[in-house]
Amino acid sequence: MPELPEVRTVAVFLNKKVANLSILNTECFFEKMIWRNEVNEFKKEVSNQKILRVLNYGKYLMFEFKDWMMISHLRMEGKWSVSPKEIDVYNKNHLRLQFELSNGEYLKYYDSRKFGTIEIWKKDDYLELSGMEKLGPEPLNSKPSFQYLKDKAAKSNSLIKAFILDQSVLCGIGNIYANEILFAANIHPERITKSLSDKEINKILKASNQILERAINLKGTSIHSYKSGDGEIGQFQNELKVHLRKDEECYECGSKIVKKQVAGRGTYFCKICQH
DNA sequence: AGGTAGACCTGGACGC
DNA sequence: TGCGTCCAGGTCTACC
Repeated sequence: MPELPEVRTVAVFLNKKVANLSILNTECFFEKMIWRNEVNEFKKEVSNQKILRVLNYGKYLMFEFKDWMMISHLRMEGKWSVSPKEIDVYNKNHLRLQFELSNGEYLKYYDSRKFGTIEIWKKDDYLELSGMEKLGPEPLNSKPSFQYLKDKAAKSNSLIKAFILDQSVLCGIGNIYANEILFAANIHPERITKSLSDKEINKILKASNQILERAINLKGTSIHSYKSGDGEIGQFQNELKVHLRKDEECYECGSKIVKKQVAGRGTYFCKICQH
């Protein structure tokens, strides 16, 4: 499902619900999702651990314990909720993992497609072992500098669509926001990255920042199945300018929005406004 | 180095 | 209603 704004929304929600609660018991109904860990070992490691806080970096959701970091990646369809044992916010058939908490409630993970993963590492070396140390900066609060992005772009022969989806360049941007950012920056998704001017790099940086901030404020984009932790739906889908708008009129110039596979992903853009 | 296709999975939408 | 096909907010690996 989710990109940075959706994962952030879930992290904020979960932090409110489960920070300072302990995990009493763990049940796993789909063992393959425990990535690079043996299930019993995983259960042992989280057992009786207190969740200090829940946060996110890019699309990674992190549960912080005293000595351990538990990292959940939702991929396409993963969802977390907190509810009494007998109540399911999502389809019960898709329940893959649940933790009994010290307040009697249950922290539950659902995933219809079984793509999502969860792993746990010692805090000392979780960045390295989880692969998170390869992630680029989050494009929020202007964190990545113009010079940083310009230097990366100058070396890249890939298509700009692939470049901004590359989590080692900027982290947290997925397909929806990549489409929206390129439209906002008036850049054709098939441009070769190193051909971009300084002005265009700057527009991408600004658009990334603005669009992600706005989407976070609206609690993400709800299309297909995404809902935040309490089943609430986000509102950014009402502000999409190109994504899912094939053959509809461009809000800027009135020509038809085009859909095409670029970098292996469904890519929506305006041939007139983006060049 | 970059591109693409296929793998991982299931379910919803759509056409016949 | 039912079956087939295509598509999906992601990432990884294998191969040109």
